[in-house]
Amino acid sequence: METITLKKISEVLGLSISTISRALKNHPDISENTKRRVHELADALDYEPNINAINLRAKKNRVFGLIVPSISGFFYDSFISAIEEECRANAYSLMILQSSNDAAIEINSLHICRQNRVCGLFACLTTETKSLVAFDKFNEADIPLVFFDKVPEETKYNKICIADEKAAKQAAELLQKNNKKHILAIFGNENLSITRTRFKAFQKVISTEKDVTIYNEYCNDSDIAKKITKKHFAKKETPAAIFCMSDDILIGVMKCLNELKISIPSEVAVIALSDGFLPKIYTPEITYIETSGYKLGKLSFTKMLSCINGNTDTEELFITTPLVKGGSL
Amino acid sequence: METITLKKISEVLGLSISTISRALKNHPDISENTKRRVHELADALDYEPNINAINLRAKKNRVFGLIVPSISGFFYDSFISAIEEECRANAYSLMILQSSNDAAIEINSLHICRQNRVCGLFACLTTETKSLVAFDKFNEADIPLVFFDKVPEETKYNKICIADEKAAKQAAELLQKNNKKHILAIFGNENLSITRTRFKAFQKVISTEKDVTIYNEYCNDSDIAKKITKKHFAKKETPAAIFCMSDDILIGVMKCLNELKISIPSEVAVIALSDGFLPKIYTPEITYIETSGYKLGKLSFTKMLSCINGNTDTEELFITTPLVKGGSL
DNA sequence: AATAGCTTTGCAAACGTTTGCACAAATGTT
DNA sequence: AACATTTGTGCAAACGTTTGCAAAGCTATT
Repeated sequence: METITLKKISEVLGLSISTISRALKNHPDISENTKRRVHELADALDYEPNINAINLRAKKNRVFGLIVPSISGFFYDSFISAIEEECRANAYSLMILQSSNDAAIEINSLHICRQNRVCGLFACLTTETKSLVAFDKFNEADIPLVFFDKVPEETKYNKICIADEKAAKQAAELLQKNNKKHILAIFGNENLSITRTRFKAFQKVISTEKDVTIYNEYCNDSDIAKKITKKHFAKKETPAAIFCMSDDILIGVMKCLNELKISIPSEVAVIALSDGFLPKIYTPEITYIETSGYKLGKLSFTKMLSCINGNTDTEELFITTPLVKGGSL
Repeated sequence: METITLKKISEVLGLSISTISRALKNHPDISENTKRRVHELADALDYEPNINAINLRAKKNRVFGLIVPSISGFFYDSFISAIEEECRANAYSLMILQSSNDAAIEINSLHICRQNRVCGLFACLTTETKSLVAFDKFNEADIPLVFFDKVPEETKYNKICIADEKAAKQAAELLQKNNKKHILAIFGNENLSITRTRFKAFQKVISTEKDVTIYNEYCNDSDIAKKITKKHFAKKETPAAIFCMSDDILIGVMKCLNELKISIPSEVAVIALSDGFLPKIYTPEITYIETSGYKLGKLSFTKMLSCINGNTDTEELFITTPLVKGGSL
């Protein structure tokens, strides 16, 4: 079936294209009678305006780009979900690109975004990203750029983050308050700034007490977290509490504890930083500091809108990280 | 910074727009010298072609629409991930819309897709979808339409599905083989064809045996699944095996079993249909029939490409559903 | 020296909108 | 009856590309 355009409608009705255009937008210049006829025909023919033409003419798009290391997972999918909700509510569209943690793909994604003339870009850096020049082009072109989660260190960018420092501190203080003296703390990839921040904040609190034994470990996935946990429970003196920096780590730790039939919280306490989904499926539910991808998405979008509306000062914003009590501590 | 167009480049070089256009595409008509100059300047100025203009001129887009009930979850996020990978590999873009299981939002999403002149649509129906007329418009406009997961019953559509019948049958047979006589089978939303198919296939196998007691239940979320399980374990005679039609249901069931400290598989066996992530985090790992969102995405994309390439016959395709043995049966 | 055939470039139309401006017809004012 | 105003509509340009066709400047052939 041929596509319906303003021209088609104008030919059928014997009116000019401009009259059709105005009638469809209920322009006051057009008579009620004409408006009615135009609307009726447009409905009957299922007219849908061609966004490409509109964008070209207007020199602006209502599409956001979103670059994320991976769509699946507990965190980014919630983030994307939040962004999509807001896009819909504000009549924007969303173009999603996965970087797969590969700097070359990231560059490619940036090109795609620029060719599509996105009106704004949400980006989460890969662990490999060395140079930000491709991102700087967005600033030069006055396209709002909002980094989230994995963000650059420079202050000249908008950054929406988990309050990593505060979150790690909260967890540490909770362990302190519960008088846990022998602690196994498992962190993620050592190269990530997010890991370093969480690590430092955690240590800072813990180190204030003299009689605490702390074992710090790093790992990249669940399996390694599991092995690390196993190793520590093979020792004579076993941990009284385990701190998990992420969901991935929590999975490995729980797998080990369940296999060894170590009961929580009587034999060992567990606390995690988490999006919130996983802690709730365990029994007892795991106590965690919430690092919500959904909230991060909402905040990122708010910042984006303020950029679109002309707010030019860059800022770093944090989402709150409430403590959610389970039965694991 | 002003945007760079072919016109800008042509003015700087004192050539016509058409020459620039051809030079950038390495058209044989253009001299090597001119090509070199044009490419150099375009690179220096960071020229990015305007996709809107290209699409308008060409009357075609390279964007797919993807309508999904929800982005987050175990299943759809993997599906989306697979589609995005293929889009990138084939130089398409992807526009994602969440229907939130709301028929009105679904209709809205369809409009957005048509306005954006998507070159193809992947769609998963909401549980509320009554009418398919809005979808039919894609067929009328010769826009390839590929339904996945939750699909309509009519044969006139392309449908990419889990082999629901086979998967449910496999699970049932496995229970049979293991001599489970008292079975609790929990299914999802009763309105969905996917539920009905799984239900029927499951019953068909189970009903071949005379001495089997089966309790069929339906539910919409984890919490209800949990309550249902609890109810059945309050009875005098408790189930010997539980069949979970989906991950959501598995979560509720496991929560209940763990709270009641019912041990698996000695007191009760568990088998699920699942994407595969969840079953692996439990101890023992849950035996499941794999229903992979990722695989579904890959197959859906393949079908879409064949549609784009002119294949007009509609078909229903299935992904394989291997059995993955855990320790729960 | 005239013609034919390349090589290289430019012109102009088209894709589907929106919008400033002009204009015609109808109405109102003296 | 002449003029001013209002009301409704159309013309044409512009957004940034692509592409069929024409044409200008060559070289080669006769």
